[in-house]
Amino acid sequence: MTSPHTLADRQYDFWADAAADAVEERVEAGEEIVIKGGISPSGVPHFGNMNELMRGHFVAEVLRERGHDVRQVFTTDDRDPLRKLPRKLADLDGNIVGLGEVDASALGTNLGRPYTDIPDPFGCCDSYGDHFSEIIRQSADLLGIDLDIRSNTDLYESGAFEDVTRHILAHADEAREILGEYQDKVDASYVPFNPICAECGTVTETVTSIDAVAGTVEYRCTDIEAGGQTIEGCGHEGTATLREGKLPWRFEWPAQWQTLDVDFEPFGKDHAEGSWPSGEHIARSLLGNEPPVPMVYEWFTLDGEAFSSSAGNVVMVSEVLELLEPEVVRYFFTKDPKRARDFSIERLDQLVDEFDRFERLYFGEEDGGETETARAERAYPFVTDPDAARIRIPYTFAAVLGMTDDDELRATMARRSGHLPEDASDEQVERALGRVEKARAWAVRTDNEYNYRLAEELPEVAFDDATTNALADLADYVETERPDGETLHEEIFETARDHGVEVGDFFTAGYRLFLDEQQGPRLGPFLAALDRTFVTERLRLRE
RNA sequence: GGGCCGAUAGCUCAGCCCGGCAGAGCGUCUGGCUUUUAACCAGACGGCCAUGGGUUCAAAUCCCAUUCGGCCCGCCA
Repeated sequence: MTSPHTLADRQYDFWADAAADAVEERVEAGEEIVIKGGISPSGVPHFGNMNELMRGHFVAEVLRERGHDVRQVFTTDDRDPLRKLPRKLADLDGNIVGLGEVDASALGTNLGRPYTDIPDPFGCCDSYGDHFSEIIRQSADLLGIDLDIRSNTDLYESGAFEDVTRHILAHADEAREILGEYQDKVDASYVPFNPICAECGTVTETVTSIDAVAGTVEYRCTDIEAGGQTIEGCGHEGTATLREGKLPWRFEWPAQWQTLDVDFEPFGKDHAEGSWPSGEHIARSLLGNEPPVPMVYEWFTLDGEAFSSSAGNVVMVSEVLELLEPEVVRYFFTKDPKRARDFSIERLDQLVDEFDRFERLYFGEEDGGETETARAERAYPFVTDPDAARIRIPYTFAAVLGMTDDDELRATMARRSGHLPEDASDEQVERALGRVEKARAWAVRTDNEYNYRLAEELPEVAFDDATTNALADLADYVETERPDGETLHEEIFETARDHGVEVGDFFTAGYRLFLDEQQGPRLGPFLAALDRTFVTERLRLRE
């Protein structure tokens, strides 16, 4: 069999080049290349699911750069039956809501039915499946991925899967034999087709006879096991066409490859030792079709815990993009797919710093090792359009700027701190400050040490006389001298010493006064950037 | 039980294909900038490369075994 693990074993600056090489070996010159991914819209599509899009996306982009015509297809496996109620759902605006906030009982009565046959619990889309497929589409848009999204249900209903389904059923014995090599429980009664009961709508499992020529099966709606519980069948006996049911996953996947002419498909490690080997075998032996170039990716964890739609440990792309610029998110996916990674919300600053360095390496603004420089030079253009004029404010400092909502004040503080050149254009400034809202959202979400605000009102303070007098002197100095940040910073030290106040205590007094915190940004430049009257009034402890 | 993938500095990760001085960033510490403050500069500390064997002049790298973590071996996807 073709090992889906081998791609990253060869040395490339960017893993997508290895995958692209393998795809080029497979395809005829000039033919359109199809790259696919797919997930079941069973619940909240989370950040970890984005592997299924992003990995294929980078391979597609590399192949396009090499002059190929590439289409990225994404199947929403929406004919799969609902097996278990997820603990959390999400509306189209990116809000995650608990199961209790929607009509859970209306969902519970639909266990066993295809996602596209279940009403949307939010009432905004045609079905449960369409709802979550829509969120996948939104996520792709947010990440700048051009996707041709195909509904599995549509592929069945339109007849697109009919030929391959008929072929599989006409060779049911062979299908059974192949699958039996991979699964123990395949017995003589196994039929690789699950009709949808015409009476209760459940995806059933008991087929009593096949007429491949006519394209129908006879079935009896029996109980099915799902999610550790039993979904009762209604006992109905009927006839279903090949458009009124679905193939079991292990056949459905190769059926998608054949029908959609798939050349490359990335998939999670759960498929690597299960459905990939059987799918490859089915494609070659049963369908006479060359399976796509495979690539396994490792799963991400979220702050150290497994992503889980059903358990509700999720973060959606839309949420992540409130915290990070899209290029940073895309950068995250340029890393080696083989390695399990933690997506740490707590330490997003680290990821952004890493991205900023990656970017500087590309522009030759920083010296790095041979390997990392080569990777940056190769991969960066696939992350974002290179713009040598961009200015990046360090993420944690951007979080500091989030203490105020005043854009002018933010820009002033950034200039005084040296993070914005004086001659930066308005557009450069605006783009640089775009990071502030993200970093601020991060500080608030994690409630870390950057989560502080400019104290609009005078905080409750009690200073000794020396400190009070020193603050008053400082106010006079600011009023009469109008110092710049550095000068003021020096004066703070001078003033503290003149009044016999410990320098550290005096700084703490300043942070208490303006931020209601024990510490904060460099005080001189910070105060110099604020409104002068506001500063002097506050230093004089006036309300 | 059988199979697959992973493990490198406190943290995040390169390096492994094709053996040749143990690396980067961040953090920490020290010093400097007239100055403890989420600024800057310089430097230092930090490693049984999961463990044990083997091959080799030489092993993080190749081979074998083991440990730990994840996954697969469902008429689930």
